Amino acid sequence: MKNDLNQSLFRRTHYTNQLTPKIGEDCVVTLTGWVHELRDLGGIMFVLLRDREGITQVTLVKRNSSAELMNTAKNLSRESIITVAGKVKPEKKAPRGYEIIPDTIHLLNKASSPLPMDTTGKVDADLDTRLDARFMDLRRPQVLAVFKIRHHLMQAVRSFLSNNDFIEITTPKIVGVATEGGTALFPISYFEREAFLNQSPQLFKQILMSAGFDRVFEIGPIFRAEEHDTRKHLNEATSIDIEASFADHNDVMNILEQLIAHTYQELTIRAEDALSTLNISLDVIELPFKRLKYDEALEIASAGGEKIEWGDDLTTAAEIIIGDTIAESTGRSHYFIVDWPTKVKPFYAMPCENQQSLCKAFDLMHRDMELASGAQRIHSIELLTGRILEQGLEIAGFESYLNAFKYGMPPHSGWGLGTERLLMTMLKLNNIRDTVLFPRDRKRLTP
RNA sequence: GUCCGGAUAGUGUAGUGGCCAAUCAUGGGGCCCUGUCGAGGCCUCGACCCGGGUUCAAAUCCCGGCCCGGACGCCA
Repeated sequence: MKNDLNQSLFRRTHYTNQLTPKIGEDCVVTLTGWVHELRDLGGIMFVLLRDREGITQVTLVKRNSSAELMNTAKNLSRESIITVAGKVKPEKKAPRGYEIIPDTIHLLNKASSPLPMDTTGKVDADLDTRLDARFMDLRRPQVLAVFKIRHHLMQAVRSFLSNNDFIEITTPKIVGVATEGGTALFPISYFEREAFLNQSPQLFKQILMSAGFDRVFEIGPIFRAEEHDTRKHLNEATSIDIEASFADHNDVMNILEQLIAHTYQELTIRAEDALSTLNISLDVIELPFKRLKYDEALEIASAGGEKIEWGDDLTTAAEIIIGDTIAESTGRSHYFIVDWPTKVKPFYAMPCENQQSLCKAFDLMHRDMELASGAQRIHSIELLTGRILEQGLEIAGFESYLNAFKYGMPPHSGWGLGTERLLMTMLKLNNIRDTVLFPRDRKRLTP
């Protein structure tokens, strides 16, 4: 029998969600998937078959089934791989109004037991246990649903940006020098030299503005070697980055808020099933988002008991106070913080013409969570060089970057948006690790 | 990195010095059961993170280690 295993034994005709009671009793279907649960009542046995799209009940009545078929069913274990071929029988007593009456059940690969975790939702597992057994954790419909939504999110972002004349690019993740300062990088061995994993596509995006690409976007990994250990940080994340020429910070803020609104809207339609699996309905996004000045943010923080020196970055406590205050007064979670002190933002942020201590940088916040940050960039090489030196960085590392500014660099602006944080806030997930298949954090390198 | 908390069967838990040769659920094995959908009933299997110490007695108290969670810092 084993030797007869050929593709017809595991070629499905339908996913479980493609079946309905009305499909017709004469219709013979083949389903493939995992044994989700087994319920043996003696004279009748239920095998729940799970595939990517759902769960269907396979019913065996002892009286009407061959001894061989009953025997196969009784020897199944949970999470084993099976192919079931049979008829779809409308049945009021069955979970979705129909059940499969099998002609054959083939066990393609038996699962060992006990399982490393429960897939049916009867017993919870800690996040750490779930991540250790991620292949199994991801079989749970609610966990899978997050990644179906993530897929639709990426699709929505790509289509929105493509439709707005952005060209998708891919830039190196292995780089020779630290790009922006600020964050710690992972050093790697690159033949006889030291190299780093890139923290952001920032400098490459800018070089492509000089190259005349006009509008670019990249969705790709970024690496941060910070030893932070929180619910909202990862050491490897996915950044949605754009850069646009002949655009100022207000132009790209507009694009950003429209993108956010678009993705919420698209997911409501395209990820309806996955959202209902999670029992979530997405917020309705109303534009424009509030533009809160840095100075106003400090006042709110101060009124809430958290004093911040002008020129310092916001503390976590301040962000919580500000997020709560804005949510109360506007009824919305999203807002921009604008008009930042030049000295807390990266060297490439454009200072305001009339007040050099402020710059044209912005953060997009969701409550106390920073989703995105961006700015109009400096396009003058003299100014840029001065700013690099002021921030205590070495010019030597930036030569190939600075060259792009010498021979025709247009004014430009852009931002980077954290995919995981966006998804996390959309779905109101508690831990950013729930938005990544195989998260990388301070402690976890496998699987 | 700092502070706080935690580690008990495959999974999730109860247990704050002797009543623990350790609770309950889920799960595994076995038996019964023709409508389950968190099926049910009966039987059974399976655990105190590692190393020291205190004590007549340690899952429980102390010290060190390792691992985990949360907050903060840093950072996006």
